[in-house]
Amino acid sequence: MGADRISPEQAIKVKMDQRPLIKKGSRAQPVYHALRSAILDQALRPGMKLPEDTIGEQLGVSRTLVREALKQLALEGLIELRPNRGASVAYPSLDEARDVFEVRRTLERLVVQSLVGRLSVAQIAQLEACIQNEDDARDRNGPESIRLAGDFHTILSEMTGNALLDRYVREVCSRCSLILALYGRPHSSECAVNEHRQLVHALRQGDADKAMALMDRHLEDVAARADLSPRGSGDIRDLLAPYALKQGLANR
Amino acid sequence: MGADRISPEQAIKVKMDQRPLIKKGSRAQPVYHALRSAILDQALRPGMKLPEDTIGEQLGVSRTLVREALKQLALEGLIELRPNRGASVAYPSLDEARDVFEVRRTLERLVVQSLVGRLSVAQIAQLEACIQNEDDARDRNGPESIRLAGDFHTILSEMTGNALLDRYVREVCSRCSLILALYGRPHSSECAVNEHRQLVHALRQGDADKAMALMDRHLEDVAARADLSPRGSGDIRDLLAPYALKQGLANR
DNA sequence: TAATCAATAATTGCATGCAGTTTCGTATAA
DNA sequence: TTATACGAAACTGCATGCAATTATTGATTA
Repeated sequence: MGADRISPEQAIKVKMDQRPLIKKGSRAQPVYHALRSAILDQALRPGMKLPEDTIGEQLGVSRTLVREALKQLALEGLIELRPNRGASVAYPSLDEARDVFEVRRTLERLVVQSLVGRLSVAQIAQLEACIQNEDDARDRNGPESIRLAGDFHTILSEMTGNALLDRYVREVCSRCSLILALYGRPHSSECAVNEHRQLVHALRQGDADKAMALMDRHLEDVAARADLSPRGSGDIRDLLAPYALKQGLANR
Repeated sequence: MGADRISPEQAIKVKMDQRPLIKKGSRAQPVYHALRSAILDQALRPGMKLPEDTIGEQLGVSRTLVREALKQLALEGLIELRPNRGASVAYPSLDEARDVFEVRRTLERLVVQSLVGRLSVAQIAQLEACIQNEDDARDRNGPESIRLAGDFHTILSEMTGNALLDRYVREVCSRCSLILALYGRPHSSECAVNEHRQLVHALRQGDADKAMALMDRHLEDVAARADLSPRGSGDIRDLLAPYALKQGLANR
């Protein structure tokens, strides 16, 4: 739906070129994704320092691109960027965590509202496939389980076709993943899977009130209890290596 | 409230240095503000091209800083950034405009919810001062009136103390200013001022339902009708000059 | 031993240069 | 006159270098 906006001139150009939209985004994008994944997987733990040239060296790009990626991550709240002293993985306070969840609940209510009773069969299938993935990863309930749960919400928001809403939901989901990693108790994924199932069912039935209530309760359930985990430390080089590979970045 | 977070070390440092928080953030910040103001004032009109060189030259900084500012503006939806062909002032479609307003309504509902019955007298005074400003600028209903109306909402969101909510509201307000500049009919500011007054009254009384309803209707009122305005064109150098001065940037 | 301070190393802030891409202008051909 | 092709100019993408700031280490002193 609200994919890339294309100006008239561009549309003409593309048609003439017959170029199949290869979309060669900037090389900062893979850096961004690598770092983001590493943070959400908790390979890079909250509080950890992120020096530009170390990362660049490991990922095979210059500081410029790393800087760009870091700036975007900072805007999304995954890292903190302090003047003259560089970036570190964000360490959200409990207060901030509460704020994030509050905003998230509001946004996701809008998602449900936009989607209820309007899902196509293909969309329902996609959602159920996603839930299946969650179910499969249920036992090894590490960070992956958290990420998959986030994916479900992200897919929902994408289906609204509202690009801005989608961006915001993505962002709060990222932040929530980080927060859950910090403060969440280890096992809450099983019920989440069930709640997701119920939600899809209500959306499908077109039961607006029920869907809304389910989403609300679901997100309330995720309000986790403090559970301090000490900041880890390790060699950034090693931690980033697998993510570099995944993004097709060469480590020299 | 949710002012700048200050880490322990930083607090100590500041105390020892006795430095009166001069806050010398990066030099990209003034560039960002200059461009943002210029866009919201419609000095830079939607669709207009924004070459890094020209802007940097006019504002007295290198392309690097301009690039940084542009990237942030792109994330906030004020400009569009297309690979290898640079930045231009965003030209939101009517569909996108609708999406933005939908998200905005949702977010501002949360603002009202957080604030109702909890405003201090100082805060109420601040809001009324803001409304007074709007009233004063009511006759010369140019872009300034639009901006001032936005300021009211921004002040409200800041008062929630929820930094994330505040950021999102700021962003949607920016986007809405742009949208109103494109599609809004010229005169709607007068009623807006009154609606703002009523809203503050309801917030003060602690009447949650009424406040919510007012905000909702207020934002619905701003759903403007298409009103095509042709893309302007002019020399970027001249258009940026006053903004450069306002930000203390030297134009060579 | 603990605290202070100076010198050095590490790291960020920013500007600039070069290569690759796009855009523009002109000339040539239909 | 319109369309096409080609060369030049303009612009972006990215890396790198230098100055400025911050972090660290070791020496000095109470």
